[in-house]
Formats: sequence, structure tokens, C-alpha cells
Amino acid sequence: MSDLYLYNSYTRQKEKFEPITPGHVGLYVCGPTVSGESHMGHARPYITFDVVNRYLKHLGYKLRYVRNITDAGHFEEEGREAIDKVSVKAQLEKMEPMEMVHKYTSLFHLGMRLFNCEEPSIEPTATGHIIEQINMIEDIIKKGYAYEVNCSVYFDVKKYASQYPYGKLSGRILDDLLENTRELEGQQEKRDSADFALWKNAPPEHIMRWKSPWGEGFPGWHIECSAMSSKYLGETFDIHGGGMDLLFPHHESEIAQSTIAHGHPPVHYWMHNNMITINGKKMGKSYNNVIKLSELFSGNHPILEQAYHPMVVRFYILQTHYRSTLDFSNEALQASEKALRRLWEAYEVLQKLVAPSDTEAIDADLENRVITWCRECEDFMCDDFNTAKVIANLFELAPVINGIKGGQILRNAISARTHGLLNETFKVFLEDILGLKAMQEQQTNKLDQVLSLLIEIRKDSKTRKDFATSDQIRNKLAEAGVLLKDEKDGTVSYTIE
RNA sequence: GGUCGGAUGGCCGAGUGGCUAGGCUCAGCUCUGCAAAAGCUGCUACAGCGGUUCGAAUCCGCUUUCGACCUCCA
Repeated sequence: MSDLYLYNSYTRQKEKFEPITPGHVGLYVCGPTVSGESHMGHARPYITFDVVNRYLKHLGYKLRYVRNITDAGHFEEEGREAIDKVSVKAQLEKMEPMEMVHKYTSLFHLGMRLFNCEEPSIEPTATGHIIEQINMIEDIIKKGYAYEVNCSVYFDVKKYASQYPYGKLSGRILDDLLENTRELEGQQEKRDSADFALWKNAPPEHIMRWKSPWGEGFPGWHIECSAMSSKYLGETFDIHGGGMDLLFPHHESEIAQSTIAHGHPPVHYWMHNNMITINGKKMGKSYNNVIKLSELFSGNHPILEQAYHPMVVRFYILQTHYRSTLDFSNEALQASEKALRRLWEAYEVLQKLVAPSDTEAIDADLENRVITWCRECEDFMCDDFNTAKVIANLFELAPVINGIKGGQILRNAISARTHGLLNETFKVFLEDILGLKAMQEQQTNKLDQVLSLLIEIRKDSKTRKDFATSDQIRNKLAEAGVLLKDEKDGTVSYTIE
């Protein structure tokens, strides 16, 4: 097993990954809040950690990957806030909470499937773990680090900070937080502004509510992840992932809660992906600049010049290192589309290439370069999941593949063994690890027969030098999105856009 | 205001001391009936100013500038 190094947000440096139990990894990733449709920004962590999940498996680890669904708390469907406050009647007309949660969970799952993200091992919901959360809160109260006020429970940050390194993960200083003069709801109840809610009393109009030792209410913002991660991964687990914007207060609070409840910090390695920006600004609900996944895939959004295939978006995200910001633009996405298409075609060419018969390479220099490019992919992934460099190397290999096919490079320039390595590298890295797949479905036999006929007719007319007919066939098919390619060997292939 | 992180060629985007990132665009060439695709060639950048060093995009300082977090937020 190669040594994997990953950047730990907690220590702010790359560290060698050492699992708690040899051969096993516990991975927890903060999942979506299903009060609205996922947008492009949400895609980043799920794709990033899908690759982490895939790569850890590739390294031979047995993985338990837990990603929660936040379906509880103080949320309302997007765009409905105003209506909610207008009247009780409006409330009767709107969806049941369960209905809304179901709708957006389904949409989220659809998005994940389109992105070719593997399913987590466990996908626990917050509403399914109210009891676990209540138990944990009771435990924290018992230990003296939480207090009840007006049927709500708050975590005593000041007390915690006097004994534990509160703020270390997010680089926060407690005194600064205490000086915070912002006026927030429920602030008066807290002993200190830095305290956070473990349980909140539900006002009469609040639709999601559960009985608890402190009255009817709902869990606080951070407790679900602590309760569910410890339930399924243990009190201490290997990797916790999420977006950088969750560093504070979410993950900082998770550490505090779990540390009190269990007596030790919950996580060995914290991983955070950076944001997707648009015009330099973070894409987010509060900025009103989101592009929803359905809009992205349909092109139905004023900013979008076209629709983008999920694989293009995935590829676009993986072309950048996960800890860098990634700025959205049509230009960048279109460039990714072309790049992916070229890379994928090279992969398909490679699969059809006849392996060289010789065990000796004619071109020793090329042989060595190919071997190096292939081998480096593993090193790049082991260096904090550098997918950008992996992709760059695959692009180094693409001209070799195309060159062999086109005859510019001799078939025996590389050895049979290296040809095998090349095949293996593309399969493993492109498909298994980066999780990319073909952008179009396999063509049906019928369509293939129809196209074969047209290709045949075109070939005849070309032989007769009737270029008007042959060009008409090619142009009309192109208009329909079927591109014909005259290959060097006289055959004709087609691709469908 | 506090904390943290960026500023790389036409665009996107890797890269922590010397060695080519890569992609897209653009130009030329090869192949082709023409095209497309593919291949080859060309395009040499690191915000600014100082400093350290034999040598810096890469280390240090300052300046300018953008952003994230500090509130729900992937």
C-alpha cells in the first residue's frame, strides 16, 4: 500500500495517513440540507470526496463512508419564507415537511447518480436520529458543559474553551467571538454570544418538532453530525470532510460537543474542499448567484450559454485541486468539455488498439516516458489527491495513443508490457478513480445499422466522385449531431454529440 | 474591524529554490476530394517594490488588490 499524504485542516499541514484500524477507514462527509435543490457549489464536496472514497478503496482500504442527509432543524423551503409568515392558511397549502424533504432528497440522489458518485455505505438522516441526539445532549448537560434556558439547550463555549483548544480548527480566538455584537435571534438567552444551540425550543408555528426532556423542539445545527458519526464510525474516526465554509462554526462545534461527550476529539484528519465562485464571488444561497444542478444540465439559466453534461462538470471540478477556489465561467466549462471529449476518445482508441507483439520497445525514450507518466499518477493521488496532475499526465499520454493509431508512432515503439500498463492506467485512473464515464449511452443496434447504411451510401458516392451527395450526408448528419470521421484506413466512424 | 487564503501567459489552471505542467483558444504544417478528427511546430507567464541566495513564480518584508470565514451556508 502506497503512503498517502493528505492535508489536515486541523494541523494545517500535509500528514501521512495512518488509519486507526489498519486496513480500514472511517470517512464522514457533511451531506446536503434537503430544504432545496442542490446547486453547483454543492457538487464540489460530493465529487471531491467521491474521489477520496474511490482512491482509498483503490489503495486497498476497506471503507465505511457515511454521508448524512440534513432533514431536520429550522428550515423552510427556499422562496417560501415570506409566505410562511403571511398566514396560517399559506402554511396549510404548502408541502408537508416530509414531502419536501423527500422531493429534494430524490433530486439530490439523481444528481449524485448523474455525477457517477458512488453511494455512501450509510446515509443517515437527522430525523432518524433524534433519540441519539437527545442522548448526547443529556450527556453533555450531565457533564456540565451545557445549560437549559426556556426549553432550549446551549453549549457553554467559555467553559469548554478554558480547558480545550476551542477555535483551533477554524483559527478563531474566543475573545473575538465574545466581542461579537451581532444581534441574532435567541441571543439574549445565551450566557455568551459564542455559545451555540444543542436543542431549540420550537415556537408554535414551527412545523418540525419532537418531544424532548426540555419540551417540544428540534435539534441544534451541529449535533446531528456528532451523534451520527459516532454511532456509525465510533467515537474516534479517521477522516471528516466538508466544505471550507463549514469550518466555523459547524465543525468547530462538532469537535467541542464530541470532545465533551466522549472525552476526546472525534476526528484524526479534517479535510475541506474550497468553494466554487462565480465572477469571483462564492456561489451560495446568500449571494443569490447559484446555478442549480438541473439548470446546469439543461442549460436553462440566464448565465448559461449551453447545457453541460454531468461528466463535463465532474471533469471540470477535478481539473483543479480541491483546496483551490474554482471560478465558474462558460468558457472554462466549454474548454473542459472539449478536453474531456478528446481524452475520452483517446481512451476508446486505446481500448481498440492492437497490442504490440514485441516485448522489446523500439523507442526506448518514449517507452520510458510512457512508463513514467503512468507511474506518476499514483504518486500524484498520494500527494493530497492531486487530480489535476493526474489529468495532465493522461493528456501527455493521449498523443501517444493517437499517434500509434494514426501511424505517426510505430506500433512497436513501446513494449507489450508498457502497452498493458497504459491500458491499465487509463482504466484505473479515468474510470475507477476519477469516476468518469462515457458521455453517451451505447448506441442501439438499430441506430448503428441505419448509420452504417448511410455511411455505405456515402462511400459509394465518394467513389463515384459525387461529392455533393457525400457532403450532404455528412452535413445533414452533423446538423443532427452525428459527426462522421473518415479514418486513415478508409473506414468511417461516427460520434454522437 | 478581526482571522485566514489568493494574485500565474488570450482564457482556465498545476507548481514551495535551479529542470516542459496540462487543458482551451490562436497561427503554421502533415494527412484529406473538401472537412472534421488526429499528429507535429510555434506562442514562455508568474500583481508591484525591496530583501535572502550562486540561483526565486516558489523563502522573507512591504504595498496594491481580490476573496473566504466571523450569521444558515458545500
